[in-house]
Amino acid sequence: MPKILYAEDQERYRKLVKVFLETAKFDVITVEDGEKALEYLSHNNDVDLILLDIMMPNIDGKDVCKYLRKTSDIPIIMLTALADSSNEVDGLNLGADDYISKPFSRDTLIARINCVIRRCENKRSKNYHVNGFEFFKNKGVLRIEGKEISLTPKEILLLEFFLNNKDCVFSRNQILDSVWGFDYYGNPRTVDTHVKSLRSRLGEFGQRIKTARGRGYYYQS
Amino acid sequence: MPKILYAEDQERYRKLVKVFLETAKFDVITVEDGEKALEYLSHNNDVDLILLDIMMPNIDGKDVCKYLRKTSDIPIIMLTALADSSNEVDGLNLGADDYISKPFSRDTLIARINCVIRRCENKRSKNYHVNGFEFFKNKGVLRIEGKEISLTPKEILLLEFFLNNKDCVFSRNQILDSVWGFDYYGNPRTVDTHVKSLRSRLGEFGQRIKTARGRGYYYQS
DNA sequence: AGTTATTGTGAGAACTTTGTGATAGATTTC
DNA sequence: GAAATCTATCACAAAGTTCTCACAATAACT
Repeated sequence: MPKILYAEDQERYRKLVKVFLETAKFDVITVEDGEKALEYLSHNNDVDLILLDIMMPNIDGKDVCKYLRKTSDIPIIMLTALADSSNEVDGLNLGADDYISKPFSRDTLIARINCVIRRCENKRSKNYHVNGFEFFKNKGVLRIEGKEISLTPKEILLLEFFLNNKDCVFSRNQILDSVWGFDYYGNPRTVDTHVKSLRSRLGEFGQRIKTARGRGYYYQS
Repeated sequence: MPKILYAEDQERYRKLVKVFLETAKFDVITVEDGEKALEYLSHNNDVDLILLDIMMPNIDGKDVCKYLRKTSDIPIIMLTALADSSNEVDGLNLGADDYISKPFSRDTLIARINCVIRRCENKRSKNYHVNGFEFFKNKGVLRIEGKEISLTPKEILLLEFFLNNKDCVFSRNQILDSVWGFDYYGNPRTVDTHVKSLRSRLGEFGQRIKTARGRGYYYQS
């Protein structure tokens, strides 16, 4: 029975949603703010999904999400009142897996929870065994000839991008869009720097990241 | 000017988005449901991207997407209201290239459209299997007898030009117009130099690029 | 064969693009 | 809140590309 942690300050919602979810065969723990949610999680490692209201006293949903994402890729769904739906993009950029606006129906809620759980099963612990080395995406660690090398966050994203798009040339701007986000407007040459550091982390495999002069970079499989 | 087909039943959105996109130098055709979208596409082959609202009368966005994907890889972006219980993953599993939830900002929309268009250009770029060799256009690489030879940007363009126009003689100026661009005013003999280097890259296949004395060059298939 | 027009070719200057180390500012960690 | 780490940008070095020119080679024509 999947276990869901639900953080919500309004008692009415807490009770209602708990019933909704229990009828759908979920195990539900409710807490009334973000602080309590984090406290619960620090002692318990068996939660399958977190439902986070955005507006809460003490620590709000956004901060909980941001904080959790530093160390975990546990599925998170954010809940918000329609009035602050302008925050949607923010919420997703925080790393939430889905976003539901209040009020929602029982069926919507359950369908989306199931969907996120299914999706995250695949996403979690996605590791790469490439020709000569291993890349543990979640840990952000490379294993090359038995040695473990840890990568910085940007290096992780960039390597993942290359490995998901092998043999395909991408311009610096395309890479910025995909890795940094489409709303990032920085110097395209920043990509060069990160390619450089990634190459050096990869050691002899650094050569796999090819330069397509005048057009961009690609990973050669 | 890229052409976008926008299917949306709500008139308010139709008008607003049309204006958004036109200010960003897109050519926009709006239709009010999925059926009309398919009808339009059956007569027109010049659409660069399709924006599909999910909820529409007659044929909805999901079905349009599913139907189009059987025969085409034209870029598709799905739009949905947050309240829709239908969700992101379903949309993407249908084969859509991106997914934007309403309400969205003008900048978000345009950034993501540009991103999808660029990404798809890359995906759709073709490779060439010519009689004796292979040309991977996106990587700018030739494979001849198992050896990979990389080309310079101009060589890539020139070879692509020849392969797209086999057995057809072009003067130096026509080649300059097509490969270098209409606004390039340089010495036509520059073409000779590039033909020379392309021939040498092609090795034994260099002979396929023929000189039509007094008239120009052509690729013999 | 001699003359002329056209193309092939090698060298190199001018230019463009990429690699790299330093550095300052952000961010995270302790 | 200090220290460590990470990120973005810059400036300059290094590498690669493009274009032009001069001359050699070739073809066409008389």
